[in-house]
Amino acid sequence: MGCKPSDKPKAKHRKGLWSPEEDLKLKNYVLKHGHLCWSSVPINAGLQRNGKSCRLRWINYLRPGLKRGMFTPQEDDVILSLHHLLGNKWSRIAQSLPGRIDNEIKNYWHSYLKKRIAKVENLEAQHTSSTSESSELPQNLTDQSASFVTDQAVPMHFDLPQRSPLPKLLFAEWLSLDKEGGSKPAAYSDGYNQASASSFEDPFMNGFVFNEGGFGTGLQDLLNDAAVNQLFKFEFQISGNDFIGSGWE
DNA sequence: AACGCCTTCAACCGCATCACC
DNA sequence: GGGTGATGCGGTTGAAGGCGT
Repeated sequence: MGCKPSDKPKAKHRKGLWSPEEDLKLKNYVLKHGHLCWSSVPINAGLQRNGKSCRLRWINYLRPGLKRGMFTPQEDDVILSLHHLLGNKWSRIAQSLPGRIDNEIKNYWHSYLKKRIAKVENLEAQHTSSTSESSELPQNLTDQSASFVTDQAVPMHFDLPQRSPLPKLLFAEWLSLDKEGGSKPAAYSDGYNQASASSFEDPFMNGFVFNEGGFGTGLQDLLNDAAVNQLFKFEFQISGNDFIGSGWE
């Protein structure tokens, strides 16, 4: 797009892991010339890769502003909440996590979060089966529509005692905050003081851009997304008891 | 030390969408 | 409107390292 089709030399493209030399070439080239046309980047940068591979390497690894390392508990909660809302829309989720990329989130989900949720659900299943005779599940959680919630691997209650059901609370509060431009939610008042705070919390809370797509902008997009609004309203309805936040409707 | 299994994560692949001709 | 190429996204694969035996 915005790039003239190149007369393809059909060169043999290298595959596999990138060497430091390749990284350096790509980084230097993109920083100097930009990447208006990825298919021409490897040619001009002297790389034996295809444009697609270069693009991926740049976006996932070389791009400035990427946040490497462990995910914070707050980021966990964002991922869980947004995955609940959006499903496997990793790029959409990544838009709300400054410095994180879709591939990283996807990997993190498959290697950690998914298992954590499965564990919680397993525990809950055990608990409910042990108390099934006196089940107090509301009717609206036993019908088909309610399966929407549980089938999406939703953490109704997290296994971390110090973290209660944060995601839903957080998201509800985000929404009301975003609408009112209000103050910091209580959920964040318990000393979120990590190094990432300035890049993670503030942009979101104030709704401005961080690098190439901030916490705030990502969320604003979500709020503007009619389908997501429908989803969220629906979810709010059927599991409203879990929300502390109010004023959404 | 050697082997096998498991987990993690970078990278690839296929498909959908978009833009241009 | 159809063909073609570029880009973006999500699913999947495979190399590498960790860990237990």
